[in-house]
Amino acid sequence: MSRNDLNNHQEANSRRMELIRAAAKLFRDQGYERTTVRDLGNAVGLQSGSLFYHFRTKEEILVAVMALGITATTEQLALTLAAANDTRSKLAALFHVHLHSLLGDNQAALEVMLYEWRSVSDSAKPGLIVLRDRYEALWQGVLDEAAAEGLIKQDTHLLRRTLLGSLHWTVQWYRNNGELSVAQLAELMLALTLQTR
Amino acid sequence: MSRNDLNNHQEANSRRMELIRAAAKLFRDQGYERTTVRDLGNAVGLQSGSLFYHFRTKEEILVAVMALGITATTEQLALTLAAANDTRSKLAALFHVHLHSLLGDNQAALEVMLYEWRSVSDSAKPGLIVLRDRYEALWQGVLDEAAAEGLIKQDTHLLRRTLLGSLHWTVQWYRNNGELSVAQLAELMLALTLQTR
DNA sequence: GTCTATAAGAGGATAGAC
DNA sequence: GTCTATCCTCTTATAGAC
Repeated sequence: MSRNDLNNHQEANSRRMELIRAAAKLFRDQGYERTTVRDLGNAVGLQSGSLFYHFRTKEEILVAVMALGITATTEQLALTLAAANDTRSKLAALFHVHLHSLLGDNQAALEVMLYEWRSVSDSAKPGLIVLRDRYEALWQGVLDEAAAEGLIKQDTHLLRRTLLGSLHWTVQWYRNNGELSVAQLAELMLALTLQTR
Repeated sequence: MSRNDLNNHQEANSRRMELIRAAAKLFRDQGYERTTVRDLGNAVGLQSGSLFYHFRTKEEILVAVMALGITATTEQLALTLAAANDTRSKLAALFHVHLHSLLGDNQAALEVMLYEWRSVSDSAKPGLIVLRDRYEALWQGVLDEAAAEGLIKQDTHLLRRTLLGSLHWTVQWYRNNGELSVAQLAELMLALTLQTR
């Protein structure tokens, strides 16, 4: 039986997951359109035709990469928030989890979600939007809580959008060369937000 | 003679410029890789082969679009800054010019510069980076001036990057549907930055 | 300057053997 | 599950006529 069906459980299904992870890196580095199914096959030691046993189309791989990127980040954020004792810690969690997911050495998938959106077919968008909204709802909840406590004083909707924009953009300039760790960057960006609010 | 040479003057060279503007819209809407030379020809009423009288390669069109996007914005910012009387006005100019260029109905080119970077060949990157640095230097100058006057209190380098990230990201969510004008958005985002700094 | 025609290749995807 | 072989389409770019 083909493994093309949606699978919501942890799919450690090694072959399929291995492919998704390899695709995430290739899509991030070269872009989705410039990555061929032959590239994808090479990356996991398969002939290009064999990919289509695991995925019906190339686009299905893209969608799987994006879904992994956003759900893994959401799960990590939910866990970290659950462990936070106060609102200040929750705010910090927003920055730390997002930047670690985006800039950490094991992801790439979230970056694909951010920068390859145009290559997603209209039929696949709704499912991904649900996942994205779930993530942003976690953000919104913490920001609203912080506003209620007076930690921040702005329109939390606009603030959420500007903050996420700032964080997303880090992939364009941040280089992990030892000068500034991801954790340090998260603290700096948090301070920029909290300062005086 | 072919018009393939670099041209730094105002090139109202109608045909070539018409093509660049049409390409900007197509690249923004569909992405560079998904836009074919036939699409480009259609958009200006030419057969695909005829494009190659004006540009040597498809990529040359992409580079021209990007160069237009960043230089037009830089020129506009320089003009607006020159007309500003105080630092507060210059800060406002940063936000207004950037958002009008990015979200205004006549550009698209700047957005291509931000989101199609991966499709630029290594040989074409340096020239574009020079243009981008020129733009960011204008930003840096104003932010440093504002810091010197105490209007802002943060590390201006990090601030520049977070602000530009926030502004770039607006293309992902802003819709000009009458609720919020571009000018109003610029003021809101400026207020978010100045608040208490 | 633009057209028609086409070269030359790369792309995603399928079929059937193993 | 993966391979080999291949189909068929679409792509950028060129050549030469007008």
